[in-house]
Amino acid sequence: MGWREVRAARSGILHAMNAMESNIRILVADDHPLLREGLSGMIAGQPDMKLVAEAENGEQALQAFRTHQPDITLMDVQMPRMNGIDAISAIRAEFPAARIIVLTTYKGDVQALRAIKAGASGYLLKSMLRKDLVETIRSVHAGRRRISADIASEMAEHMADDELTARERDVLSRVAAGNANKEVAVQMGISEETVKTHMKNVLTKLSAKDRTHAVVVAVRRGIIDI
Amino acid sequence: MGWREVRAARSGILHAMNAMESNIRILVADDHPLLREGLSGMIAGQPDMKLVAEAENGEQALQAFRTHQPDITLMDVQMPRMNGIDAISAIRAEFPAARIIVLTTYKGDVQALRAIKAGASGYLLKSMLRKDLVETIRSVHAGRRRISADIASEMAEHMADDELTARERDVLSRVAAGNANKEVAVQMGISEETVKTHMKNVLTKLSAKDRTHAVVVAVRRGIIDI
DNA sequence: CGAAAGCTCCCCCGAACGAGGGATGAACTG
DNA sequence: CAGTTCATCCCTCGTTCGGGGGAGCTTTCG
Repeated sequence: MGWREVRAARSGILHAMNAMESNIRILVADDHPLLREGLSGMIAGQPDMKLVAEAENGEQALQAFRTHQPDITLMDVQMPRMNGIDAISAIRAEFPAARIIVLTTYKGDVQALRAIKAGASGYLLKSMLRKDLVETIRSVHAGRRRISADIASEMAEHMADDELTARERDVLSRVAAGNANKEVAVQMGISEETVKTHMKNVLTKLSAKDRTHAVVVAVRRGIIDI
Repeated sequence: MGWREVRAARSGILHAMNAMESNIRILVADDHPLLREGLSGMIAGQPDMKLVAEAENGEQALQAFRTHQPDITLMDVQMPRMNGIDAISAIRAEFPAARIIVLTTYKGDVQALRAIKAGASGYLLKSMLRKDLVETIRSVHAGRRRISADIASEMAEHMADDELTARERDVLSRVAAGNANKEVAVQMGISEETVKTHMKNVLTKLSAKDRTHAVVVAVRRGIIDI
């Protein structure tokens, strides 16, 4: 079914720790079972942390948050049925105090910016070591924000850049699908001239040499999916 | 599957295994510590399997294979310092009987084909469930080949398609980087006409509508990296 | 209110692209 | 040996891109 109660029972240590008052209650939302397993194992190894629920998409994450109201939520950005960013926004809308750490494979800076804007308190790469992870969880739980160093520098690099507008992203996505400007125009019900204007803005904003390059840059930065 | 069932199955197999003493010795090669953690936990939960070594890149995987000669190797395709495909080739060159299962995030069919050609016995998506994974490990250990269903259908879809030649991939990569035909020509020391010929072939082979689309299709299929 | 940002549309024009053709030599393969 | 694939180069020609302008309109926000 949806999110499932975690088999915390397998760890004897956890039972002992249940008596302790300061458990960090954690929700993990990721569509990869293996990665959830890894996080689960990592959390099980920390006596002050407890995994209270898992979710495999954004909707489940929201539901699970309502049910369990965890102290910390580890959230993947790329998930089916409501992505991580939207899930963060939805959760923060209902629970403004929610502390959410974004977990991702790529260091697409736009994703990072969006996640932070949506209210994430931390942004980590999946390639991080266990030590960094538990440190970040404790840090965020203590009320601090934690952004990993390479993410921060990536973000700084593009801070000044304009983000693409919704319309520009729409155009670029259709271009990525192999549509000519004229075809995009018909699909969107606007004139070809307008499409060209949008593409001109996209090329400028992304510092791309041509439309192909623009698509590549946008995909790298997590602006569009292909 | 509920935890209680796992528990029951575990003790049952455990007894049997104690008598037979035939552990499946496993090597895990993946650059993500968290994923290794997940796999490690999964393997630890199977009484007939034992993790004998871990590697975080292709070179380490080869070294570890030489040292431990595992029954099964779980190998990620995308790793720094020698990728999974090359590692498979290298290992199979020394140990033709090696049974290797490829583990990947994407279902780029070309990656799958290359992995199979390099000598992999299985090709799995990281998004698979634990059950499928252990089943596949046992299956491959028993000498069968296992390719997950959606991978197989993806492969079948493009079986008839021509693969791109090395030259065509080179051209396409440079085009993806935002180079015009003329620039690619200079970089490769050939004429622009030749570049256009290569691109024409690429567009035909990938059934792409234009160069931008070709790059997107090639990335999706794992033909080029961006 | 007035400024700013976003979406829309229009012009010109040179460069780049892509669909047609065709051709040659090298290298591998049955 | 003939056949095939690959890489290279050449031609034409219509279409598409993309850079350079300008401009009207609505919405948002201080």
